[in-house]
Amino acid sequence: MLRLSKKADYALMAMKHLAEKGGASSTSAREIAEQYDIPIELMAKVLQRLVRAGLLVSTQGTRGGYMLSRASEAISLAAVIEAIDGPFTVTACSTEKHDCEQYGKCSIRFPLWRIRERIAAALGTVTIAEMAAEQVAVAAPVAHAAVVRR
Amino acid sequence: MLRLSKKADYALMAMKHLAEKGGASSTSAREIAEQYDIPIELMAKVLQRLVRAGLLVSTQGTRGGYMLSRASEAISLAAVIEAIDGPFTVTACSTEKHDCEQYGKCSIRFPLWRIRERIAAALGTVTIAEMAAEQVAVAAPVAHAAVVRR
DNA sequence: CTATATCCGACCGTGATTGTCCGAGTTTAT
DNA sequence: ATAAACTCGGACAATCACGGTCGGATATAG
Repeated sequence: MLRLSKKADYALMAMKHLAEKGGASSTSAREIAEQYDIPIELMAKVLQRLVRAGLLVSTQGTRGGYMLSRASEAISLAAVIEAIDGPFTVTACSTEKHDCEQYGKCSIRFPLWRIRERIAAALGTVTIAEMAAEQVAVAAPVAHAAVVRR
Repeated sequence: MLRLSKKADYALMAMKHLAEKGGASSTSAREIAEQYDIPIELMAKVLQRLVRAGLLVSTQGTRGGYMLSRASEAISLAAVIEAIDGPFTVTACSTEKHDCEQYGKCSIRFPLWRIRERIAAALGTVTIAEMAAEQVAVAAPVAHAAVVRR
């Protein structure tokens, strides 16, 4: 539960890949797909959505491909995930849309909206650039906490 | 995306309800179900899982029902959600299980595990008691942030 | 002009999620 | 003792989102 979709995974991998290459050279969908064993056609679909969301720019034709539209420091994980899966809502009823059977009776909206904000903040602060840099910091002391349990 | 299941919603509603009643009186599944327009049988099933997870205790027979097993201050949202949906993993590959096709090639594990910890922390700190108390604090200044967009 | 690339929409199979049904065991009240 | 009200547990059907596939249109390089 609370797992993000595979498309979102693929999107993050692609973004990180493009961030590492950087520069002005565009990368084809095939190249990325092959590198991570992702179905080409699906990878393309994901990339297209990222273009539509304004996170990537694409050039058509031979030697075409995809490039980051802006610096990787200016792209948050939240932006990528929302581009693929749509705005993430913890509850069926969001702040604006309340298409839920028991909206009237429901008593847990407000507490849940609060924790939604916290999750949004967690995803909104981390950038693609940080994610790309992390590779080196694999052995970083993360303090696994005791939250895991089971 | 990242939405929690309806069963988890129902579980939280029930827990909050029981927390508000408090005391030593047990409440039947029917009573809770009717109050929030939840299918009785489904509500019962959810409550059973909460019993098995040790969050509730049940008494059988006429006048039977469910009660919190411990103080509502000692029950986190994370405990309830995990009891219903199982341990939440943001990625397909968790710390222990890595049953993912592209585990070797994957480059985004560690960054995502980090944010998983943050989400776990957010859910682990909030208790049922706080959620029940929140009702009063509806108009609290939550600072909606600009994360919503779209 | 031809080959190669992105682009875009439509389509389908599968698995998880939701919800329903039924039977069995238990306790209380009449 | 009998009936009623409740918990327990599994099995089952319907729905739906998700992952993945296919075909065609379009644009670019050589």
